[in-house]
Amino acid sequence: MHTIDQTKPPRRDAAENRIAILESARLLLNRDPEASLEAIAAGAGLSRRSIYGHFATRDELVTEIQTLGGQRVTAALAHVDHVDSRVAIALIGARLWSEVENVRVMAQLAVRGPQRAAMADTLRPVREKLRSIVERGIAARELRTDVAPTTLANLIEGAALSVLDEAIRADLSNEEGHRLVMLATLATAGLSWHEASAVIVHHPELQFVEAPARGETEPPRAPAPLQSPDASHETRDRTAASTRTSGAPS
Amino acid sequence: MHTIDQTKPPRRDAAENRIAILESARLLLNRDPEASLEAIAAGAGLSRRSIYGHFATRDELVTEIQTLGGQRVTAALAHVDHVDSRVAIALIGARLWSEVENVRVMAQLAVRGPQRAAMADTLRPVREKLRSIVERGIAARELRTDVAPTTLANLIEGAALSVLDEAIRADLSNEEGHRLVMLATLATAGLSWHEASAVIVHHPELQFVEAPARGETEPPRAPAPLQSPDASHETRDRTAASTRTSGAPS
DNA sequence: CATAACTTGCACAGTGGTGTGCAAGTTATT
DNA sequence: AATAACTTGCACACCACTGTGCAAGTTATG
Repeated sequence: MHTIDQTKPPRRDAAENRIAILESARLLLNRDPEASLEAIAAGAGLSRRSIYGHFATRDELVTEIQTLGGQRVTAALAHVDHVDSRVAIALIGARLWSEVENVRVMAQLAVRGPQRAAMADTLRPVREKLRSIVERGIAARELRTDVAPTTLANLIEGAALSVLDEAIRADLSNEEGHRLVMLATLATAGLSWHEASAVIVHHPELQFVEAPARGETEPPRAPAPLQSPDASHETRDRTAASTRTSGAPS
Repeated sequence: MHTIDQTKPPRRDAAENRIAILESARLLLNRDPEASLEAIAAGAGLSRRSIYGHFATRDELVTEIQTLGGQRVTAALAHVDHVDSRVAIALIGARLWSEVENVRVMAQLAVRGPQRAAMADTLRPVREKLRSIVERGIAARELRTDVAPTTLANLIEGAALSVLDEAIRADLSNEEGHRLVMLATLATAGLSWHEASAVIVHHPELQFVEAPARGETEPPRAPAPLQSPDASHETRDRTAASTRTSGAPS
């Protein structure tokens, strides 16, 4: 078997195939966290056999998806904060929406599969962040005080995931998803829908910006960065020029 | 094989074992909707082989759980309504809580497994009811008007299921679960936490009543319009190896 | 172009699950 | 006590999936 040698740079097509596998896996595992390698391979346009050229075992593949997804989600939430806990929460919702696919697959793996332990591990920092914001918000009387902080944080997380699911099921527009996630998290946090609306309207950073081209059918290869952990050299540069206008995810 | 004859009344122990299988299955399928028959049988204190004495196939067993659970949930929600849609929604939440185990297993099966179609079917009446209440509430300006009725109904359902999950995870008390489900559904429906609290406080039918040992045996004093396949009525003691027929498995 | 890198198909071993037949046991019921 | 009802263990066929070895192909790349 040729589990690709990491000391030498891999062949270009091989690198692409590896990414295709990861994308296919992410897609399929979203629907069924126990999708077969056969299916994943087919989705990537490869044979099952060649998956073993990139990943020694199914577990290794899933773990890779997990860490990659974790990185993206963590990155998306990295600089999220605000003096007003309500804005911070809405912002978290919005950022989660910008990473729906990754967030959902993480959620799937967090429940089932042999990696739910590792997954909880990956998600801990994010959850910690939310919890601390919630605590702060409760202390500041910005959020409801009738639910224990930890519980409330969990409920907010659950609300966000619910919306993500619903958004996929009903195939909502990008903008509608953005709006709904914020509304649902704020609602769970204790705000009336009028209050939630006011919070959103008055804060520019919560506004929807049409950056990504999501929503339609997927292009054969997403322009999306699935960054491999080794950044030894930049063999590919086509994503170099980026419009980094504020919080717009690419 | 002896798929028990339905024309003749089955032997008492057989009837009990059948129920034990269903209970074990409901329990295990809650954690893992693809739990093996081996595991289910063990949970019921039987051998895998004897399950086939009661159910011709795994599918048949799952279907049975589905219909039984559907009946209970439907029954629990049968007479739920109120002029005030907010009260109605809280009431639905409360009733769902009173059937957590059943509701959750239904939710599990609704997502995965070959019966998700049939499951959607089973759940339709309940969902219909919720949707019509939501529509009414929006029209009456009792609920938020910034989310389409169908979407809102789905989100409320999702919020309720989230709380149910969280309640199980965190092992909340019966009373706390009751309270949280109502709060979460009302929050999603657009109410602030103060408003939600007010609604709950002012309506006696939303108050928590210490239910008779939820979960295992049938509610002794409920009118129970739900027909168990056998209508025998003695409280069966739950401790595992009580009703076993032959020698204990190693 | 030559070659190493990569993919593929096939065969095979192993695992864990379902569903069945059957003979031998155990137990409720009459 | 006799009998029918039920459970069990075992053996078996069957399926879907993972993981591996290998020989033969294809393709990127220097």
